[in-house]
Amino acid sequence: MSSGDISSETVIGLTAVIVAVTDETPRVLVARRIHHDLATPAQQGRSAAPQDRPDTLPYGPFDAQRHRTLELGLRGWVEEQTGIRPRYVEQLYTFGNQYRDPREFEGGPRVVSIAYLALTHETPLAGTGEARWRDWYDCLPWEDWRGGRPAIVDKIVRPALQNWIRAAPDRPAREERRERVSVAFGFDKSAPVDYVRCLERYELLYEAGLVLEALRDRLAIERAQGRKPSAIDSKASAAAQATGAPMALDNRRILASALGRLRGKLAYRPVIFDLLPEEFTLLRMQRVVEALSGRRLHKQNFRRMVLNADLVESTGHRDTTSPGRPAELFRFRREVVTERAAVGVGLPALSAAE
Amino acid sequence: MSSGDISSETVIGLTAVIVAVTDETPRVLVARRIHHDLATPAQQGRSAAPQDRPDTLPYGPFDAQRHRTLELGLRGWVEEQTGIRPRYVEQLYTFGNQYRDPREFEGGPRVVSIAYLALTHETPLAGTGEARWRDWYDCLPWEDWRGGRPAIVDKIVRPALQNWIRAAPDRPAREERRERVSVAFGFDKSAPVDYVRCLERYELLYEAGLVLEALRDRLAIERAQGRKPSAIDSKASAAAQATGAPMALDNRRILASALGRLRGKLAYRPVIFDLLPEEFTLLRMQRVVEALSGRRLHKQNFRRMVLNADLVESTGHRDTTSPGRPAELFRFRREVVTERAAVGVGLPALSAAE
DNA sequence: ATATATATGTTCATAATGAGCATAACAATA
DNA sequence: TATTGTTATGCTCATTATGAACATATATAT
Repeated sequence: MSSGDISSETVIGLTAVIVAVTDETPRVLVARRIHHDLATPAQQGRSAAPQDRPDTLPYGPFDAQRHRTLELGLRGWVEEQTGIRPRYVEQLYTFGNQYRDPREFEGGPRVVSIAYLALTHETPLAGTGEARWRDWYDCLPWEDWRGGRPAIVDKIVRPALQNWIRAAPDRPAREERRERVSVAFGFDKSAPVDYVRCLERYELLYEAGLVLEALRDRLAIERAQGRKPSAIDSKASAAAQATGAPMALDNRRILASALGRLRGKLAYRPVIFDLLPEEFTLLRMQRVVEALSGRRLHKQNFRRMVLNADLVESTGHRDTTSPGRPAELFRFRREVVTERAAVGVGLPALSAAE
Repeated sequence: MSSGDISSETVIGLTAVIVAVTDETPRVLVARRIHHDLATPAQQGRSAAPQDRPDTLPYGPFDAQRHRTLELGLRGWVEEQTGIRPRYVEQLYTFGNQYRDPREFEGGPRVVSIAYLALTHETPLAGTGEARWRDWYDCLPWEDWRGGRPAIVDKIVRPALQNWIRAAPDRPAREERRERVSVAFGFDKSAPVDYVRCLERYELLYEAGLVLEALRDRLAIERAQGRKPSAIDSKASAAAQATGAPMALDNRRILASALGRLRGKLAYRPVIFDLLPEEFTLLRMQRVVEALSGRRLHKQNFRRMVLNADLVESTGHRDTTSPGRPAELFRFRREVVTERAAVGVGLPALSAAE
């Protein structure tokens, strides 16, 4: 626990993306307080008001003394800090880029963070009260296509990325940028967006300077190297203001990575059921899938798919809370996992329907 | 670099699973030499002959001073040690279980290892000569179903796992074991094996004591705790001798994890092409997919799928080396990645054909 | 020429998918 | 009580994808 001024030191941390879905909004647990007084230099300078500070993901150091495995370490402090015992926990990715923690600039250690995805119900929060549930799409607004192609994509992201393509130093670089944009967002061609490539999209926006974190980091690096701050494209800067809520460190990248992983997993593992209550209607289930995948689904086909796959069985109960014909309540049929190889909700390849 | 006797110390390492496919065998790069004189206590005691020492995966410590990112760190020492510049590199998983490095028993630090998957051609090896290519299925023989259900599954794995199920302490535990076995290997039901669940299968064998590493670790822990070595089921022990080549540390677990990841990726990202030469016949491509997925595929359907998906284009050349009608040579159409969302070889759901 | 081995092309039945139309069961209201 | 709005549920149809078999083409070796 000694604070090192030898910058060769390397520290391992655990970061949690804790997910729940209420009605139609996917939520992640965030803390307003910068954990361990972690703040960007700019923020320390300005001593920003609490409401200006970007959110962080729940974070805890990994204590090799106390925990036999990484996952147990994560579960440990998550429960201590938030009272949550996630139903599902999965390791996401290990982030170790230089300067992902700005304290490195002042000789702080390199912090390598192992990110985990955790699924739960939305629960009343124990603990300090600094934690709260936040709409996932607040931070990644370009990922929500449920109402059709989001306005932000056409009005902000697309023109800004085209500027960025044009601004490439030479032709090969331009071509490479064009291809990456095309793959991630599917603009040019008739190809649909691949809703699973969330991380690629975020990284593109970051490189193009279209998220505030990119400007923040560029500035910090230049300052630390004693260089003059480079000019910032005013158009890009304005765009960066509009691309959703920034987060501390690389936490938004982690969020994007988690969303992509979860979207991918939906299709072949029965993870939705870890986000649903014991009994649920098929529409409720559909809404949760839609919330996470960010797309609308065809109601009858969704129904057919779920029933034909024997994913659920009727409980005999009905939901009478909504107007109209009461819906049947179902429960997850756990047996399916032993019956078939891939168990998931099988999202359609592209289209948006309803 | 100071060797710590404070066991709270934690060290980050990078482990590489470097894959190539020659003809019909998938290969991974292994080193016979135990890296950094790393050996299990048992091995140190017996001072095993070199050919008795289990292989290890290429490993290097992560030096935060020298490398901006984890991936660059990995690429760095991989090229230094082996001369290989992989065409594709992807982070796999971070392994941090207690005692994954047996030196912990003697006060050594907890070693958390970030594993990477790397794809390349099989290349003549530079460096010490300690490294060599090894058939992946030497270590995971139960994963190769190309010749139908492997003998080892029926003769050894299945009966041993059924013993293990019976040996559960109580009924719920027995039920849980039964379900896990069923999901991983698909014995009971008509369900096919899910060829992607390699890690689950390995972990099952490990828990059931059916791989030598499990016996090794159990012994080491008991010895370190001063307990009397527990009796080892002689049947299980015999089985463990027959379940393929053991590896040092948890390297076989990492191998299983890599195989599963790669199998999954095949279906929706064009990773095969990083294992193929510039020009190849469709049969060659099929053989590579089969080698990795561990299953035989229907030739005509594979052909149709690849061609209809516009994954490849003819080079106009032909392969005249084999008897019979010469095969057309194709190259990868890079453009497809911008044309469609999921680009891969779309393995069929189950069956084995030819 | 003939046998043999491989590559390539075609067809067919079946299953999965996307989309629309039709009906059923409730509540609120006229 | 009849009407209307709202949601759930069921059915059909065209299109496409998939698994499998059969048929043909082009080479080498004898």
